[in-house]
Amino acid sequence: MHYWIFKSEPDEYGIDHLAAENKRTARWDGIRNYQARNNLRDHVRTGDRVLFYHSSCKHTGIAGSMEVVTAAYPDPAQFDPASKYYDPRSTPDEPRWYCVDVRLLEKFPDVIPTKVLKADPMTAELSIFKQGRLSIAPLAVAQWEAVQRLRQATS
DNA sequence: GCCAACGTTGGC
DNA sequence: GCCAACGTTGGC
Repeated sequence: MHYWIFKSEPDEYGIDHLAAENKRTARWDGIRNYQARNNLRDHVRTGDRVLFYHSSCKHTGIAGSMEVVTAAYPDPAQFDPASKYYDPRSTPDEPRWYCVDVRLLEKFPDVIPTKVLKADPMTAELSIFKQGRLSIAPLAVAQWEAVQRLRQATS
């Protein structure tokens, strides 16, 4: 099993949106960054655990955890001209962008703030802090465990 | 809303 | 294939 951190802007799609979905499951789509795409397509597997990070909002930080419930498959939005994620250069034969389905495991009692994450030596090394645009990033087991500790500390 | 960082594009 | 310009992201 692998661990990941996925970023989303909660004004667009936050943990409460996922919590409200049927079976608390939804498609994680709209990934339009090549490195994130490579992670998703080549390395994210069913059963992997994921932290849900809220970015670009008032209270940035880790809002909860999720489980990956499908293998990567072509993101349908890339073929839909009405979608903001439409990519005219992508074809069904050679899809450029991928997505997975995720299920909410737990919404944390409180979002673990970015400030707290950066203050902890383990989570300060999170790749999202070093590489701003990486919306799908790997997580070390020790980082996952550190977040579980911080989750206790802030609740 | 500002600004720094960085990924992507496009001309050469 | 380089690199400058541009656009977007994201924390503050």
